[in-house]
Amino acid sequence: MSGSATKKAQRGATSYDVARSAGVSQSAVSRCFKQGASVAPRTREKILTAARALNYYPNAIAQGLITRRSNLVAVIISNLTNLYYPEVLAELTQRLSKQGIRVLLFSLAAESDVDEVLDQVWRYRVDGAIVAARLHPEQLAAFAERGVPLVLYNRIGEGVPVSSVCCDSVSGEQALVEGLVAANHHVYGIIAGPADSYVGEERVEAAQRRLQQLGRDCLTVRGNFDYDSGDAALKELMRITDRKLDAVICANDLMAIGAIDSARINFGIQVPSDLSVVGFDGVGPATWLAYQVTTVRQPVRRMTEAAVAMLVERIERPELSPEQRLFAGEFLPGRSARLG
Amino acid sequence: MSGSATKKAQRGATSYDVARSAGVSQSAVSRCFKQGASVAPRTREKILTAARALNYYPNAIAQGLITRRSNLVAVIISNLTNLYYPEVLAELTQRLSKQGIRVLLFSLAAESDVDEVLDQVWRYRVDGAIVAARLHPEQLAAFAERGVPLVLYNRIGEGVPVSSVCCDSVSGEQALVEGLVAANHHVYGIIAGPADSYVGEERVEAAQRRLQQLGRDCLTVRGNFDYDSGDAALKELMRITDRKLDAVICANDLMAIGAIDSARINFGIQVPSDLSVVGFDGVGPATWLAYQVTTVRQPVRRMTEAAVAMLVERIERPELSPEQRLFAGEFLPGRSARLG
DNA sequence: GAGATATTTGACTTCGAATGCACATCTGGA
DNA sequence: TCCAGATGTGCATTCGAAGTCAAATATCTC
Repeated sequence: MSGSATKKAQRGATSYDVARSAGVSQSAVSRCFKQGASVAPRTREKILTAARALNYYPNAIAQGLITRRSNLVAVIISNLTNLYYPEVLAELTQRLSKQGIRVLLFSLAAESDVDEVLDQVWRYRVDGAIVAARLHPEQLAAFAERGVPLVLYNRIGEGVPVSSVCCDSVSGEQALVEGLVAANHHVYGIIAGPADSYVGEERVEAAQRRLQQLGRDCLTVRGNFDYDSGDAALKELMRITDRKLDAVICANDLMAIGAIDSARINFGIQVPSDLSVVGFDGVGPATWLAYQVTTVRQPVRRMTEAAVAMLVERIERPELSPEQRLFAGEFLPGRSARLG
Repeated sequence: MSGSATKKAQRGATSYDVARSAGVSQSAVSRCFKQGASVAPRTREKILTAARALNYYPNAIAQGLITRRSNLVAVIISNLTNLYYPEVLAELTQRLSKQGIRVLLFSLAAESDVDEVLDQVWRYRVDGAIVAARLHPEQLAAFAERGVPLVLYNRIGEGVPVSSVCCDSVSGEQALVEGLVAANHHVYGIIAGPADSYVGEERVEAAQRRLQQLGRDCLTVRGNFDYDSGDAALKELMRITDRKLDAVICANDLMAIGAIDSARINFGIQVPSDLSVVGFDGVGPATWLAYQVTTVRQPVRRMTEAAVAMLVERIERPELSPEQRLFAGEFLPGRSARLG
């Protein structure tokens, strides 16, 4: 192998290199790598051989420049450490990959970083974006202005029409609440998520509303979706109620698990015989033997599939109007609650 | 806003648009956005005003083409659902982001997909890669051939010199084993990871060696790093041993948790009084009240920091030779094992 | 075998920003 | 006032592949 050939390999052979080596024009090489273009079989063979010899891979950056299609999609996720998102991310990445799309990942340390992230999103001329983070109306509008298709995951555009995929909090919480009420629980506690979480608020409001409709009232304390805050919130509930706490409805599974551990270990309370605890999401640990949380599992596969399909559709046909899709969760009876 | 201005905004204003609007040349616009280039303050002001008005963001794709720097780094992770990686991924993304580098994420459904992923990696002309997945020697060699800097995370280049960042399995397992032996445990079980995991094998071999040095022998069964396999492996250990199992050493925390639950719930065994269980990693659930796993925590922050630093250094100075960095983990006594 | 299609092929331009070079403008000193 | 040196600016080219168009070749029909 000559020194110059090595250099070519190092910096990446170009279509010109392949063309020269195969004795054809650059256009021919380009066509050869484009599906459905007209190239004679003999020519194609020559070119492919030369390409293989030179270790040629079309430069996606150059392709993106000329075609105005980067085949990149931005995926923006606020807190990856939320047990629930890794699964979503893995599914999204693999599904997008099957569509020939690459993922440009942005993970936010703080919600305030969104603007810096968007700056980069615009620079890379992504074909679209899937966002599981809170966006202001102006930020949502920026996507529309630039014609960048957008699908929100588990949140909706507040005031602005935006495509989104969500799990139905209302029907999910209804099922949970009805199960608890039917089993004749009396004193209800609710552990909410952080105030800036869309699904958190939606779930809690749905639970509160249903409890009220059924004539039960409840105490609500706030957590932040993590294990420790579930523990802390349960302690708080125990402190502020003078009656015997019967049932605790948590805005997600991780807090439910924290509350279960707290009840058992800090207070010596039996779950579910003395206290029922329910969650939401259906994350992995919810099914662990020690917990078997009564919860509603989000249909992650169907939701990610829908998100990708909606996005791809809108990349192909930008004129399509926004669409909101709501998926019912699957009620998992578990063993962390007495049910009616 | 005129129709044509809207269109410009839609497809993205170019440096020419800004130049025309500010009454300067395209070169001036380019310089204005380049750190440390010579532009008169008055001119800069004019240009920035025009840029803001047109909503101009430099096209990173075009920049990448001409500068031969995409500012993209490929991050390849085999199984994102392994509780341990989300934290790593979040840290990596944020650290790279601070260096002005974007993450092109690849998550593998199956190890066999590596070649397809690499194909895409070459096409996007990434500046470097961080890999937490098994690569064959030829695949490692491909990075070197192309001059793409590479840092392996928690694995090393088998036979090929490659930069890597790892957590010291040997010292970690030694600490765990010594603690168990000092507390006078007699019958040791080991729950290994899948055979194709580098850290899994390393940890198990380290534990076995230390046990042998201290004159204890042990039974080994294999799991696959997840909760259920920890449960299954414990059952298997109980089945194949006729003596009373004393201590179980697991190749990661998740299996340790599965084993703990299995012991308590399936066999009614007290942990740690009747059985000691230790893990490795220091994932979130390991510190939950119900488990408090005795384990070795990987210094994720320092490891990701090192991985990013090593990669960035090699992007700047490609001639730097590979370097392996090994970080000691932090021993966490926990409460899932009796220790001496 | 002539003429008429159908298929291949290559020259050239384009995408948007960076940069070497030459020229223009400004600064200060004599 | 004039010139050296510093500073700022524009022209033209470049990166690598895609696509238009017209020329060249192949295929078919009678």
